[in-house]
Amino acid sequence: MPNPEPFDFLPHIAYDSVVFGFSGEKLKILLMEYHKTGWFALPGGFVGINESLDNAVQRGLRERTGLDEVYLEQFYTFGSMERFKPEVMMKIMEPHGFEQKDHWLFKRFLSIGYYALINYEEVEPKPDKLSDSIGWYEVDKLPELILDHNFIVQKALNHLRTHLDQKLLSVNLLPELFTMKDLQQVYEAILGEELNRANFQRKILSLDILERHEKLFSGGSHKAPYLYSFKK
Amino acid sequence: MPNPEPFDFLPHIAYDSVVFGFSGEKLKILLMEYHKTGWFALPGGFVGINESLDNAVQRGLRERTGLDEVYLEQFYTFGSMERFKPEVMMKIMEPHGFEQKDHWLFKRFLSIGYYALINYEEVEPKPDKLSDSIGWYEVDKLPELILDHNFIVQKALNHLRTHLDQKLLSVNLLPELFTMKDLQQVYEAILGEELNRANFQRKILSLDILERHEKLFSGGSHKAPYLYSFKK
DNA sequence: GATTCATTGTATCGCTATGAAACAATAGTA
DNA sequence: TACTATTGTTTCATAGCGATACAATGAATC
Repeated sequence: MPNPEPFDFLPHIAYDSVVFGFSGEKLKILLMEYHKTGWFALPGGFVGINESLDNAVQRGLRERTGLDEVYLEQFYTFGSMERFKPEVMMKIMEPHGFEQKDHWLFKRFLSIGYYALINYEEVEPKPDKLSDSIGWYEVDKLPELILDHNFIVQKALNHLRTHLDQKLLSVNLLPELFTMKDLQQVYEAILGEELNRANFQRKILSLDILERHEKLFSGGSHKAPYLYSFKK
Repeated sequence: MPNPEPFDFLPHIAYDSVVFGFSGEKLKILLMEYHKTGWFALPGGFVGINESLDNAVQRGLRERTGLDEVYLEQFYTFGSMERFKPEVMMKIMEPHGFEQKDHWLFKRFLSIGYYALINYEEVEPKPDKLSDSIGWYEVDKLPELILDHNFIVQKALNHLRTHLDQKLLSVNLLPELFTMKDLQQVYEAILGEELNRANFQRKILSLDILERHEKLFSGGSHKAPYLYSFKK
């Protein structure tokens, strides 16, 4: 494979995206694996020379998940020298025929970190040209990632946790209709702690952001919960 | 003046710093003025090719204020296409003999925003090579700035306000010893609103972060306030 | 030295928010 | 019909916070 149009992208600039998904119980993120090396990495990409930064991240996400207009938030830009490890990139690119040691991909990069919140069930992730597989991994059981990607995930989680109340982002992690228990589980998965059921319900309802719909009869031998949706 | 070693810096990458200072009453920021154009801009700079991002900003700040180890926080990276206005940069550089239209300075840039909190009295700002003067301007009476710099300031202020309680940054805006009233004025200037004196004192003291020292006899005909410092 | 004044330190009152627990309702099962 | 698991709501005690009042105190004034 020849060089992928090197001068179509801004040199030295990359983004890494931490894609959070919720599986009903656990909070997970998308990771790509390079089989030849056994290495894991965050899905990332580059910024077109005439493309806005936000747009580049949206595009990369659309290509990998098929999802459009997902909730995206920039949280930090990583620019230390420790993250410059050309041998790692060279090892990854080796099977794809990148031999030149001075290739633009092996230069130093700043990386802008974004995170996304998406509905686990609506997504069929697809590996990109360089990675051999892509999949969901629980945030508290992540494998070792290349470069500073473990650190990036931690920073994303931190940002998400400290801004959770302000944004009520959970919108994107759940289907259109959900129960109060579903919503509480999202909060618990993100915050990493258990919440009191009664107080959670009181708090959320007092915010006046939910619409209550018909009940959900699950077949279980107990009171049926209401279904909710977010007000628009 | 010839090109300032173009390849010593990462292309397409800049930083802009919002330097907050407190004058005893008002919150101010540092602005640079290009006399030939009458334009104002945030002090910014570029990242050395072998230099960490944080280091580049520290360096720029040291060169302009003489201060070292100030509180610095990264708050956002600006990457829209609207901020790409080569004619503005060309106009600024014109008096310094940059004629080539394809010069690296006139390309598109991403800019990483940082803010700093410094003690107004310990600083003697100095203009850099390109700007003709540098000075303090009240945040609520800023002139029009080039590009998206007014927006950058707003975003910095927002970040500072929403994280003020977590960080207790005020440490850097005040001298070693200060009164409770001094501290309250810093908070009021940053938040842009008046605070209740009694409640502010109760809240701050309950945080257990201050050390109380001897009283300050100012000569005024009233009860003398205690002096405080931040615990270390 | 008593009086006055401006400012500071602290206490009080009422309301709201919140954590913990109890109580009530209900869909299915035995 | 009784029982069970889960959900919706209420209650109670406490913490936090805004608003206000009160007490203490340097210095100036008479």
